[in-house]
Amino acid sequence: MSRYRFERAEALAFLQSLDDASVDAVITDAPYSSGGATRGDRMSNTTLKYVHTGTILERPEFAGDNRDQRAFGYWCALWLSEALRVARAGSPICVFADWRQVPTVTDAIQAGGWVWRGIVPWDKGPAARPSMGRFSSRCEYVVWGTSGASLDLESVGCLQGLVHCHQTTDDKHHMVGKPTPVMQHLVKICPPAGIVLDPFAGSATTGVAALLEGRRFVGCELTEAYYGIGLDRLEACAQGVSLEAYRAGQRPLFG
Amino acid sequence: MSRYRFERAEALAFLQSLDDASVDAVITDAPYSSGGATRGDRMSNTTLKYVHTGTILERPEFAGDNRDQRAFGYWCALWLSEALRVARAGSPICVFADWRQVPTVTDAIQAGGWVWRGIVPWDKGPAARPSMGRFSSRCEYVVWGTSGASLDLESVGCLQGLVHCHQTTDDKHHMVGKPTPVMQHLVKICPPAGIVLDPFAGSATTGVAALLEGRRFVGCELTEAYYGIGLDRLEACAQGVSLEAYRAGQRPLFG
DNA sequence: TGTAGGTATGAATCCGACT
DNA sequence: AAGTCGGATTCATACCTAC
Repeated sequence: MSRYRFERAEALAFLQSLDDASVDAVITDAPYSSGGATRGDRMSNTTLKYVHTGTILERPEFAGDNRDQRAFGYWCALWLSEALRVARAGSPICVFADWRQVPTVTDAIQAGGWVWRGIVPWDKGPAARPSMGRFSSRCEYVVWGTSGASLDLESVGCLQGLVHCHQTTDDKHHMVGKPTPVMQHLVKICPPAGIVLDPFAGSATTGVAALLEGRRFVGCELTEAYYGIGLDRLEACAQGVSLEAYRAGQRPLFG
Repeated sequence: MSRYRFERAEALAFLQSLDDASVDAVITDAPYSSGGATRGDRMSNTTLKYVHTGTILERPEFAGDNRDQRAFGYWCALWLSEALRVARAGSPICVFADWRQVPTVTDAIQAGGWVWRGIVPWDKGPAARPSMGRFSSRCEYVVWGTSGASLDLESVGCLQGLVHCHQTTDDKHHMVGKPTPVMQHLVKICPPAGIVLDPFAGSATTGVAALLEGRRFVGCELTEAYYGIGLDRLEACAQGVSLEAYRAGQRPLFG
């Protein structure tokens, strides 16, 4: 039996298709809808917004990154509340946010019925986005909580509330993808052999991390290109081979 | 002329006594009113609230740490709005918060008329308060912003948006005091030779850091015991001697 | 002065017992 | 019942003591 299940689907619809209390942790990186101050900025070509000037990395656009602040909060509360139903009582949840979205996400997570338990900064290192006369934005944040007040996490040790890891292009399969070591750290909050859910899986880094740490994975991704990359990465990981080796194996050797 | 001014006063009253546009930065650590889910926990003896059970740390209590969430936000907006008047246009502001108060402080800073510009985590190191099955609370947070939209910070270089510093016993003069190196880093956001304001000065670590970094200082503290400690530290720093040496000099050698 | 080993500590949180 | 109280728990590091 496969240790993962990955589908091409819209997040809310996918969540609705899952049974009550059928997963042990939710770990995800929902589209931030951050960046531009004006609606025009947010609606503009999303592909270019995230790439460093001068280096055009060809990555597919991704959907759902153009909501305003209020709509973003409302939409988060919607899927978070559906995720609560799907999660076993006592399950932990981790949601990424940049500094601008932290208050909205902490509100939304609570509006969705989860108990907010803290913030885990992800430190991207000193190189990240220096700018004159201000504090650099070198951190992103993981807002975390649990389903219900009582913790069911005795099986899990004490985890550090800060992750250091700078992003290498090597490990970057999605435009705003998170490094695998960061996800491996977060995944440890899920009880061993438990099921990790990621309804915004992208290139499935959460899933790869879950498999590497001995957890199982359930997730979905809407954008076709990312879904394809994610599927390859998951299968390569499940077979214990590199992505390149796996893909080479998929191609007919003698065309 | 003295490079600092430190008074025993209540914060809001002190702020009201200051002239418009008379300081160049606001850097402060207001009482969090956090820690404790119930009103009783928050209202309980502050001396015991923050220390390990069974060990009594001999430090004076401090005032104003018992507001509920809503009152805390309202009160912050009040003094923040008064601080905005006192700050020159373009001045930066830094306010400490623990994870629980971050959203309230980001709201309050904006309600007070400031432009919110980011979050700077202070990492206390891996030793901080572990507990089973959770991410440790090893960070506190500095919410920062500016007076008005246009930054007037060209005189200041690029500052790191994360501070690592473990609290040492030597450098801890207040029950919840911040390490001097942390404050030295923050104080650099103030233009050189500018005036740093701290209306919740406690043992005046902000002031000491300001002097060490070549800035001037204006502040107040309500609790008498901390006011006394702060005054000694500032004067010792201004004279370029250690706190112990300064205090020894104050005592008559032959009683 | 240096190293090794024991102890104390932390802006905490949980849970059962009690009012 | 909902709210409150108090004891027990967690571990990496700093600090202290002994050699």
